[in-house]
Amino acid sequence: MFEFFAKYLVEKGGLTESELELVRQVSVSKKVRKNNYLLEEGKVSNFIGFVTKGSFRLFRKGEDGQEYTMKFAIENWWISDFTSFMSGEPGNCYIEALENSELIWFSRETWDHLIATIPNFHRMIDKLTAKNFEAHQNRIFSNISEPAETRYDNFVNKYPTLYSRIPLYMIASFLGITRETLSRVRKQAAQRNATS
Amino acid sequence: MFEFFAKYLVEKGGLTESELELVRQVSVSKKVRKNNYLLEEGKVSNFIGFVTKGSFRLFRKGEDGQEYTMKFAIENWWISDFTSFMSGEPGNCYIEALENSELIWFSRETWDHLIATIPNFHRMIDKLTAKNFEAHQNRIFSNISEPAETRYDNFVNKYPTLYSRIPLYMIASFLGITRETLSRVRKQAAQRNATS
DNA sequence: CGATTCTTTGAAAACAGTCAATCTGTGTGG
DNA sequence: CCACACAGATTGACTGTTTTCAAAGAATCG
Repeated sequence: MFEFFAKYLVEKGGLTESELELVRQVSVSKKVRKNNYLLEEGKVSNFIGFVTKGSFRLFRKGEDGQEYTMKFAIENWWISDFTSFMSGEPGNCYIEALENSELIWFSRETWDHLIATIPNFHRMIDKLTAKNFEAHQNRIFSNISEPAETRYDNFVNKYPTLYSRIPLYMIASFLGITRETLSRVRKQAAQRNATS
Repeated sequence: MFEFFAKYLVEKGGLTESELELVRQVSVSKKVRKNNYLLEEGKVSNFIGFVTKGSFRLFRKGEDGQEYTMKFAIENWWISDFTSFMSGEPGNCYIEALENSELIWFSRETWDHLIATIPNFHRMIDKLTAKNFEAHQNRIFSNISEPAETRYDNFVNKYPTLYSRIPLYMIASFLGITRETLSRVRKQAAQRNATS
């Protein structure tokens, strides 16, 4: 499992062998079975995870009691309630395993230590943070400027792997529409593709 | 103008007198007249500004040619196309002064220098970044989980000062609805308040 | 196979968007 | 100081989209 992560660290962060060794020493492997929770509402997110197998979703419950998916994570993605992680305060997010999954788990202390001692790691995370910021901006822009159908098309194009592994109703809530609407949007899109 | 900013730096960042002096030395005051642009699409956002007077909006143009407000900024707020600032790539945002405004202007080089040399400044920005992340999450959640009316109510409650200084049609695009819909939503809200 | 979960469909109601017209307030020039 | 122009806000009628609720079909898992 660590080798998978090591490859990522070399490619994305340019970590050296000795730096990898430092990371390895503090890496903790963790398995989470399908439908189990890595985090629940009201708890402090005291960790950051790197997904090596399977998939997760991060969601919040709305006023209406519905679950609204904020984020998905599959292999090579990081997962945490970053808001709670950064503030140290209890969060309002759930993190649920959508498949039998595995991740590499870092406690807050370990994480801070890695950031502080491995400049390449620090740089890599800063780059990811910037990408993340950009993704948030784009998602907000998408939400306020694009109709449901366009949002769906973009989602499929952007995350083709995700799309085939995740229940549609979760994608619907991610996009801000109901499962029924997504179903109809998909039907229309299929018809358009068939006739063109 | 700088004194206004200095107060902020002391309150939010706990900067010392000597640290303030370092900031003062590299601070550049800038005036922007109403309806003028601080940044336009396709340009690199090579600065970060701290608003000391007036107001700005950051917006993008949609596929449909409409302007979609991503963010507002008034006194004590930071303004920049952070995505472009962090990547150094040309961005797709406009920053427009909504009133005759003034800001303290930092070039990328100056900014990096401040971050590198003033730990209190660095910490303050890290805290702001975390707050910002949280705000993004909340806005996304709001967009996908709340009806237009609730989004409007929350906006008014959250930014009472903003609300009274900014044209409604910009608030509408910020919320992801048309100006007409916002007008009707407001009418309904007013009627509810009148009868209760 | 049966049970559960997920997806689709239909019909009605609620909601939001478009277009065009009107209203309101503000500021400018005569 | 008035009249006018202009930007912003509202309204009405209409259209289109999305939600809701209920039911029926797939698909999946034990």
